[in-house]
Amino acid sequence: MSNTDSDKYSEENVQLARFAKAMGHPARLMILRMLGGESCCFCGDIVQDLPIAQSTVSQHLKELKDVGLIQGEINPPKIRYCINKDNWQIAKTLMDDFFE
Amino acid sequence: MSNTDSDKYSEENVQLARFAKAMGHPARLMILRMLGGESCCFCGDIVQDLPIAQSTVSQHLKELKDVGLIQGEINPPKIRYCINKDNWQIAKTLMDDFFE
DNA sequence: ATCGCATATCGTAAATATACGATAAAGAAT
DNA sequence: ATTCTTTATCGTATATTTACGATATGCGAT
Repeated sequence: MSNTDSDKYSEENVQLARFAKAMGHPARLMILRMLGGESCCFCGDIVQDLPIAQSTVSQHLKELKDVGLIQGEINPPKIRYCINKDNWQIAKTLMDDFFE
Repeated sequence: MSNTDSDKYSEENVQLARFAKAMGHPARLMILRMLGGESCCFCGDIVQDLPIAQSTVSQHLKELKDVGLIQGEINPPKIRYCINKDNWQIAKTLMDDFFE
């Protein structure tokens, strides 16, 4: 997936593909489920729950943040991650429409 | 995503991640949309609609077939691709549950 | 000023994904 | 038997992903 996808594909497909791709790894799904609903989590809690190294978790968090599905608020010395509800809703709607 | 994911992650997350990953490219979303509803398509129709080479389309079709979202029936000399409704329903349900 | 904690980033290795052109394969039609 | 059409597969190049350990950063506490 290159950065010229928007030349070739509709904005809707590019956007949905970005969300789907972000969901395309079990670790990231686990993170998203942990943050689902109202609950936010500290990064450390997530690291504890996932069977991978801290640096790898941080990478996954960054990907989810880049695609807009989560956001982190600093709460020194911890960082609290939450779902980004606006984008979550956009992703949900795109998915719902996709599956009819 | 390795083949030992099921050691580390729940079956549900592994399965949903596989579907999401398959949806994680605009070309594959286009294909799935073309096949949506009742309509099946010949491979050639898909190749014509996508802005990529025939061999690349064939690769994408294979990925979608491998993950179970589509199936192809031979109709010489063409091949007619359709949504695999059972797995489509499974994917839809997993997605719906995921997004609450 | 230094230490400790929580998290991000760097460097890197290995695996996977994306794309293409060329070629193979299967079967219908001549 | 040869040719044509359609699709899959091969070979290959490049880019991206995933993972880890090591190191850096930010900041509160000592």
